[in-house]
Amino acid sequence: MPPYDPSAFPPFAVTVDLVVLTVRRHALCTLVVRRGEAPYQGRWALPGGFVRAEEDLGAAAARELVEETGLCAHDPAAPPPVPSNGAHLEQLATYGAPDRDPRMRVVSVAHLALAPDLPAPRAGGDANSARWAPVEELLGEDEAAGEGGPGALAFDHARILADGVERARSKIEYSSLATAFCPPEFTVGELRRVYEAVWGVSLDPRNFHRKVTGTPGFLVPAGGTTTRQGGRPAQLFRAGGATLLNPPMLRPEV
Amino acid sequence: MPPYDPSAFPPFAVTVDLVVLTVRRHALCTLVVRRGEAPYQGRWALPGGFVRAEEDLGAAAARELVEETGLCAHDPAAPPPVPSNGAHLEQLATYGAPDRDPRMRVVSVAHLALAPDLPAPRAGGDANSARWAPVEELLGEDEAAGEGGPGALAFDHARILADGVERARSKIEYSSLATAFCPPEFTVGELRRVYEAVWGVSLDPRNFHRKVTGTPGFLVPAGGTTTRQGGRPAQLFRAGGATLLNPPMLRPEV
DNA sequence: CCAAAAGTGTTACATTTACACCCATGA
DNA sequence: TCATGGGTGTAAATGTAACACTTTTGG
Repeated sequence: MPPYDPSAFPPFAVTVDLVVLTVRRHALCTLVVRRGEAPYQGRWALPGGFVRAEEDLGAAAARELVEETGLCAHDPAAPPPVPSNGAHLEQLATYGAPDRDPRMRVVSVAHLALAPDLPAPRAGGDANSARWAPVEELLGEDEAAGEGGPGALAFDHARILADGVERARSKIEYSSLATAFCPPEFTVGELRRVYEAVWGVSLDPRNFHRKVTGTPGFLVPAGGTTTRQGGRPAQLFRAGGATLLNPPMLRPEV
Repeated sequence: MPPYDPSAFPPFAVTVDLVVLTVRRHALCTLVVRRGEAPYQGRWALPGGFVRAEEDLGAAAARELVEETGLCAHDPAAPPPVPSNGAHLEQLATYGAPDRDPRMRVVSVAHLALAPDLPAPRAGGDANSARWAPVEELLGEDEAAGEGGPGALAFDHARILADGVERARSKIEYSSLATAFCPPEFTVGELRRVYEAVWGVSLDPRNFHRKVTGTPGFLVPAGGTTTRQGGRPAQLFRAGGATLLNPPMLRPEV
């Protein structure tokens, strides 16, 4: 171990980048902003920014989230029965390859946010500089999304996004996080459509209903019903206190 | 988003800290080193050090692992059928509270390493400055292990260790990572004792045997047998190519 | 022979899956 | 009335938990 000499450490810049996921029109989407300057000028990138000198990492991520979306971060350590009008926010991973930013050595602590479907994004009031993009469009194996294609994300953001999507896909299996994609009150069918969009599969509505209503603490009845999806009125639920699902939801085989 | 001005970013030091776990004498243990200087002089801490100016985060963690234990890191992206005479190494999480180091702003990218039982640790040749400590002793709810007790770890390392242990406990459920705690060839009973030590439970040897040998790709027969655990000779196995277990191993209820 | 650990068989029980069927609304 | 989504019942297949029982070594 090298001697711990505070005056001789290599200097780094530390940023937070955000993978903000939501479900829009049956598709998993993420928030991207257009870069106004070099490098990667004009390309789409994940929102993010510098961590301030006296700011905690999670606080920096929450601040960026408010600035980009107006969403309040919902502290995972907060009392469970909060109706959560904010988003779920958690640390994802840290990316620090020496050449990931050509200007200087930048270490980015990526965070993952899960939010219900929102009104149009507002990036400092500029409508054309931020959008919800389907992740399939950004990560698909096709033409523009690949490493250097014109539709590709800036920096190593495609990798960060892929890691965030994979994290969301696996966490909704064994936790109640899928409710973070829903409004405060939602139906079983709406929750099922979240699973279907995030996993890219279709699930049997009957078995899904039995499973989620039978898992203790997952859902609590909100009292009313709605017909906003058409058909027979559906009961409204809120997220219950449980965070870990046992048994887990099972993602269908390949 | 603040303007991206490379000349005006707050300066950070970036370090890597290691949670190195192994199973020794039926107990989950972690490598700790004694601090020679202030702050926390004389206290035990997780091994770690600065990331160098042109070094990737994973490379820094692998370098520290070699320096502290002599273990080679086994790249998770390497070809699967490698007999793995090294350790498993993965990024754990990043810790950057503004006051976590009183001397300056330090962001630490913690990594988790899983290793088979090793000979005695060698910290730069000094025998008294590094040891394998049972995690229960470092994290137990009892006297010395608490926040400021004399046996407590330096900095926020107790939290980092707790996060690493929790990660290991959950990952062996649905992945074949438990084999990273075993030597290249091992018996089903030895693997079971790994699960028992990491989870702190006891498992039915008969059902465990059926389960692991029946999960495709988890174990492949190595050809020989051994009686090193006493009793009837047991078949030797190597880790198979599978990394995700389906169905997962089930951790017994509370 | 005995203790210890490895391994197989069997049964009761729980969970998952697939699908038949009925319910309550809006158009 | 019909289409649409919501919700319940049921039986086959699959997986788990508990434990009786046999095998093969060392002492």
